[in-house]
Amino acid sequence: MESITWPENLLNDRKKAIHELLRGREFTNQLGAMLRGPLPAGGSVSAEDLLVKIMGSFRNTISILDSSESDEVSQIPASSRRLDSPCRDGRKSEDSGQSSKTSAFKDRRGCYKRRKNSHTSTKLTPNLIDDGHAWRKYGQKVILNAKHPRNYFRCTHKFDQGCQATKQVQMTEAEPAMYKTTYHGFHTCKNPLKASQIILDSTHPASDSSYLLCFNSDRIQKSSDHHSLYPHLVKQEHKQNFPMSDYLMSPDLTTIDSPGPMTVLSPGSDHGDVISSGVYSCTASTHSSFGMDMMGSVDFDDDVFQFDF
DNA sequence: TGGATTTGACCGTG
DNA sequence: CACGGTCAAATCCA
Repeated sequence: MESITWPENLLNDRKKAIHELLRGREFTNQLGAMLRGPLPAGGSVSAEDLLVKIMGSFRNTISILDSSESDEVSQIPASSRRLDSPCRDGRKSEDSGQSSKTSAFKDRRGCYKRRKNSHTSTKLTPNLIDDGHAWRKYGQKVILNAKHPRNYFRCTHKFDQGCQATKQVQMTEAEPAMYKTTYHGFHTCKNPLKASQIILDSTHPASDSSYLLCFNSDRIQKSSDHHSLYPHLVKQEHKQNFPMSDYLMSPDLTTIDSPGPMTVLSPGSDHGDVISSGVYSCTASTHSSFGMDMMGSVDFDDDVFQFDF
């Protein structure tokens, strides 16, 4: 019988995805136990924490599988294109210890695949802002018909944690000058910031925070009755190309996660949530001392919704 | 000295 | 073939 041989990086991604799913299952079990039984006195983990962890686990898994899929696609033509192709994800061979830092490395140049279907979001800000992630600049390019060069950044944890997030920053020609930041992909690295910190930061207009929003099922909604961290109101300000009757925004738009491109995950059609492209505003209030207002446009692609500010 | 940035070269895509 | 995204050696800097 033939056995499937996985490329090393795909094998690693598969292991990571399985690990993330196992984590998610564990957190779900904990949440289930919390919902069934009496809350443990002085428990250190709240249902809210577990919910965030579960969603983070799903998000990481999706990101891993998403990047694996594109890697797999890009490797097929690469391997058939050139035998002994040195292309390898992560460029780990830098520490191969060999002194072949000349031709072998030059052969590796251009071994990438342009992102065609990765998730992107674009933001326009009056100044350069800190979005809470560690970025490392890896390139700068003069763009045709653009007055200012475009700067390319990748996540600092690209190699140590395999984070595939990148962003491009370009100053616009408009007056006053604005910075257009385009994010590609999701952060799969561990973020040092806590959700609460990000929310607090978001009260500042210049903050570059963005959030992962998820629509809850009824079950999770019940579980959050006594933990109302969630935004409680989502309304559509105006729509593009859709009549008002075409949409219904679920009021239980929830959960806040790491900074980066804002993404809204739908729970599936059986929950009756229908979302249309358009511009939405979102007001979030909590039992704690802060609240936030957000507004942006929603683009949807299958079950993943991109929320651009 | 190690990590970050700069910058010219390389290469895939349209 | 032009353009844009990425690579990687050289350079900078704390």
